[in-house]
Amino acid sequence: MEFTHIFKCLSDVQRLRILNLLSAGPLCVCHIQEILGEGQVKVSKQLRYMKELGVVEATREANWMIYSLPDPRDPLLETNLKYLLAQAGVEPDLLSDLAKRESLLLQAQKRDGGLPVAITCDESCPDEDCC
Amino acid sequence: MEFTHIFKCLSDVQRLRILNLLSAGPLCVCHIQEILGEGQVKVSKQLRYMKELGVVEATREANWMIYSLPDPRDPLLETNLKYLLAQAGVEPDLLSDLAKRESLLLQAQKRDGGLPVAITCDESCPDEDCC
DNA sequence: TTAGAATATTCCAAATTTAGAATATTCCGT
DNA sequence: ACGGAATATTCTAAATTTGGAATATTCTAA
Repeated sequence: MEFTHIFKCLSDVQRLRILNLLSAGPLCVCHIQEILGEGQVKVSKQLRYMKELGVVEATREANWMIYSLPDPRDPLLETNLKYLLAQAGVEPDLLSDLAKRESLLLQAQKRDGGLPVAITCDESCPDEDCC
Repeated sequence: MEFTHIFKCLSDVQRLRILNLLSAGPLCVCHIQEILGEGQVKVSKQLRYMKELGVVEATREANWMIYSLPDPRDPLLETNLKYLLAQAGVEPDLLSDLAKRESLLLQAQKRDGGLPVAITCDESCPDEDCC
């Protein structure tokens, strides 16, 4: 993955927020939409942009497209995401986005366990008791 | 300075090479031109772009425009520049650019001491015996 | 005040990015 | 096969970025 591609993705607040979410674990498009409060096309296109640059990847799970960060994580991307998240106030949405993500996943699992496993918590989730 | 501005500057190899040079000390446009091997307009425009984003600044010194990184350095920018420079092969030009910079400055000072002080070595230069 | 050096700007065209509306695709359940 | 849910794509238009050629500006030295 080209380092310029990583910087291009990070240079837009919407994309940064998406990457911040994905760094906590895979997510489907509709959840990203709901957390960001943006429309379907807009989110889908940002994901496509980042996918073409190789910064995110996607797999299909029934009706859902599950987006995630490639494994292993690129250290350049990971370092920047951690830095920005740690800086309170740099991008205020990053923290609340993660909170919304957890409540969404919890709520989805309580409502019906039938959601694709990939979007529930997995080993990449830093929060042990998230799910 | 917006963090998105920093990422926009870093997302282009030409701009990254310029920032890498400036992180070693201030430089005038003609030296940047010569090191990068690019034309005047192109370099001037990239500098203007970065100046408008607040990532670099400029002062006039006689006929020369001296570009530099604002002091204090933004940690986000500095960290990324150091990381990329340390990764051999990520952007092969970064190291040789710095070498060219030093030989240019040495050569300029030997030829005539009349060059603007700002583009000779100053306290921001990491190399003690550069000038 | 004039010539020349260093740099910036303007004019113009191509390429990229961004986004909404409408439409299409893919997959599931029935 | 059909309808609906989740997502992608196409069409279209605006905004941004990029770069070259020509020109303008700013300063110095004589």
